[in-house]
Amino acid sequence: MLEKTYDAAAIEPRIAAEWERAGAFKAGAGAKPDAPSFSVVIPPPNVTGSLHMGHALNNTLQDILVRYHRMKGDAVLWQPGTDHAGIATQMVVERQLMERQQPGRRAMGREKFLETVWKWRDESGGTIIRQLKRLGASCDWSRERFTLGRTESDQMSRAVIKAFVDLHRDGLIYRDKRLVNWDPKLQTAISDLEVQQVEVKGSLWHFRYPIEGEEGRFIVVATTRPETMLGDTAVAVNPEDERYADFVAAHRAGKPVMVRLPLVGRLIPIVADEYPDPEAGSGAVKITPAHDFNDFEVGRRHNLPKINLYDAESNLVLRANPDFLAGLAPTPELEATIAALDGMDRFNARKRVVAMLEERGLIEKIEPYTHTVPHGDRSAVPIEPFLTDQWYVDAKKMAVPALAAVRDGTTQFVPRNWEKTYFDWMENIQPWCISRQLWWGHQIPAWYGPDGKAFVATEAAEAERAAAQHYGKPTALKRDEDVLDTWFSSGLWPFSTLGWPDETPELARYYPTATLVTGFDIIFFWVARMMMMGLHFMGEAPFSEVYIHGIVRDERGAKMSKTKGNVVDPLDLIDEYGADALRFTMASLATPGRDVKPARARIEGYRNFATKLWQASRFCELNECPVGVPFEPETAKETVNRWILTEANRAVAAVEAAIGAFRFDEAAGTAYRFVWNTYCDWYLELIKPTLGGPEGEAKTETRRTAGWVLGEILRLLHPFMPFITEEIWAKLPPASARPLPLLAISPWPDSGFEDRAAAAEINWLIRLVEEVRSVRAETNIPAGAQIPVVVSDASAETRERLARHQAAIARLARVNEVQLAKSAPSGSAQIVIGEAIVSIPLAGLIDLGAERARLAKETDRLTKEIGKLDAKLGNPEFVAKAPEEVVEEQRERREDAALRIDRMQAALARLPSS
RNA sequence: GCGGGCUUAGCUCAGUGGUAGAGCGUUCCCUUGACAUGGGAGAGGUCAGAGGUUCGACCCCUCUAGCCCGCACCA
Repeated sequence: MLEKTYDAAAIEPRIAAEWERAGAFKAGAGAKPDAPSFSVVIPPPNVTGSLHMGHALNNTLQDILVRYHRMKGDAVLWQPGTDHAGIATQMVVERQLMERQQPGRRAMGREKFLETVWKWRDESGGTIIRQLKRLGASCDWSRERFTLGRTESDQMSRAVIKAFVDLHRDGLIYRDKRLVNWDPKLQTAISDLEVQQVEVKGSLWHFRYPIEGEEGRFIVVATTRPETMLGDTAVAVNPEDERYADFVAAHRAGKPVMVRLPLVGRLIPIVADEYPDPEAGSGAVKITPAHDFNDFEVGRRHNLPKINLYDAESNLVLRANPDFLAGLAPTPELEATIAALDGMDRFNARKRVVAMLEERGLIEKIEPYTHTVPHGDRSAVPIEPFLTDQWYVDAKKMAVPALAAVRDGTTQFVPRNWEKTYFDWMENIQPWCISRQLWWGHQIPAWYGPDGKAFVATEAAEAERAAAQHYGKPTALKRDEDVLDTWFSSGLWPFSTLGWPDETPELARYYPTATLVTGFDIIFFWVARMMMMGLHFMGEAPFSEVYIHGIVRDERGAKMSKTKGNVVDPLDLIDEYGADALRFTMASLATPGRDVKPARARIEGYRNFATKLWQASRFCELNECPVGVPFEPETAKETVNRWILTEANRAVAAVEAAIGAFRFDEAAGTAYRFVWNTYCDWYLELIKPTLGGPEGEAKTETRRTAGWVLGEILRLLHPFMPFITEEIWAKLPPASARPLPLLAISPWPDSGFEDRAAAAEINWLIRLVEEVRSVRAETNIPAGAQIPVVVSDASAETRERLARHQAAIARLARVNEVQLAKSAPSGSAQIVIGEAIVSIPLAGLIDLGAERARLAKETDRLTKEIGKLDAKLGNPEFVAKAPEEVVEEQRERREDAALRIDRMQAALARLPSS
């Protein structure tokens, strides 16, 4: 016997354990022979992470798809795992070391540090996996993968090494000295995508740079980063800029005008270049090629020296910096500058440089200035463009097939608009910097000879062989210390998790995957890279569909963030309302192209829905309705039963269509309405008289129908609410007699049953009951009072229906007597149902004033409608141009309205005047 | 600056070239044997504004206003 109420907290863990014990989620579990495969790779959550609302949404949607396909009998694999998250993980462990006052990473050394990180991962890395299980995610947990292998011979590491080596061999990975986004706090390069533009209120400093040989003449340059002036190697002006025509001419003549760089004394040229915007500021720009991306390009065009001013922590290096000192006379000014600034960090250096220029009267003005400054997304400190050697992927080449696959529809974005975002990025893609100056990650498989030549190989021995050949003798090599960007390994996820580079049966069966479900925030980070890698290594795009869902926001629409303190923990919601309620909420809110704002009231509503389902199940149990046993809908004779069987089939078809179109909201809504508004509100109410009546064929059939439809409901809802449905399935008799013990691997409903006549009849009945109830309420008939009704003008069909459903009408409309009459009795409230009139005689029950008001209101509404319809039908163009059936429909509606008005008027006339 | 999205009931959101819908909230009634985490009945909307296309526009097009989100960016 089901408990009086559903206790999610007690039941969910038990159900989860049963799924696990039965291996219900193992790849291919429950699949029909020769079934098509349906595989999904989880967007691997960060090992350092814990479940947030975004994960709850993302994984709910995946689970709905996966459970649905599993029930359809497909060979399903939902591949789980986590991401080693290089920077984030290393930060977590370093912070922990600091808190415990243990030696830091560098003091500890690489090997020891990595041991510590692995230890941390083994202890804490499983958190999010456990949380996903609480959500009900039906991944094949036995296949859990991690983007980083414990040793380089582990398959996940072999995959990365092979990918690197192959791409290098194919010329798609190369080493280059370029400006990178340098994070001075984490002391590593990061990719463009890991840079966040932050609006900062700063200043714009205008400096006077003295023109050499023209005493008292200056050129004014403006900058937001004064400290970089130490590395200036030119001033640029636009060739079109009239103000600087003489400088431009000098430059063109090959004898550029020189500027004496203050504080440093370096002579630097004024060059003409398209880059400066004559409209902006003074039109002259100081050029620091080693510390600015635009200046780097200008420097390249004019062959300017690049003076790197910083060490890895962005402290100024002046005295021990040959590039800086090159060509400088050892003046007292230079010495003073070095003494004042050498070793200083960039922020203090800025203040000091400004002060020093101020003293010399070289500051024209300082304007308050708001601009965007790039920050590291992990460290939150300003990024410093920094000149270093790094490894790059030639993303532009790899993007070509990745673009084509989406263009030709091999891979489709849902909603389609996201294609544009994907195209825009892919078409303007920059070289992808993949080396990171970290320890936690895949160490780059490159070894350097004494002259710096790189040998890329899958292992040291191979590199050494290549080196021996190259140098003509065995040569000691040094391995690259850096590791690869985590996304490099994530890009291989759809096939590395299936065993690649080994040729496994899983790889053959489950690649390419079917659908990728993810948020738009990682289209670039992850989706694009998987497309590139998948096409390159597997020759096929990794998925046929990419379903992009929205971002979860708080109830007011703000993005959830720890700093705002508006983060809602999905685990709290699960504790409070149950995982099923949270999941159903997520599904209901997952409308395409829209962000998700889960309101507590909404979750509560779906918790109530779970309760409703539970109560309906108790009802079936109490009434001995068998669930999950074979039943042929065609054998049903009772109209209500044929009706609910029809409606159930329609609901299943609608849910199926919605899931197929990724309309999770519609799927959830359809299921919700069918269960609550059709099955509970009407079907169970309609069959109560039968179930409470004498034993017999009708009662037996009704029990079996009610139980069978409940079974269909459990299956229908299972992808959305797996726990409660599984629990009811397990508890309701005859549970032990079923061939398949678990709902999770039971077949998806598919009756195909349809009886339109039965549907029409019951819909008539429902309308009758609703109308009577409505009149009762509006004319203030006491809710408990039993009333008689008189039906006039009834057709034979209506009379039959009345007889067939007398018990239901009596119960649902509180009608104690149905009389048939030739005409409506006077002094009664009247309802028009089709051709018939249902009258509720006064008998002192009806509030006459209320009834008059009701009729007047209804008449008014109908009159307005007729007015509108007449205007339409009176328009000759409408009649001429609108489709036949539309015109016909309007005519019918007009006739119907006119008929109803007549009846209302007649009823009004029959009311006694007070 | 470029691109995308949004504006429909008090709130959160569906929606279709031809009667404007749901959930929550709200009002009234109901301790009826599955369920008060419930049942029944209501109220509530110039579909942001202005033009255009059309027989007909909430829907298609243009503009305007407001809000949101990406991407890029000026020293």
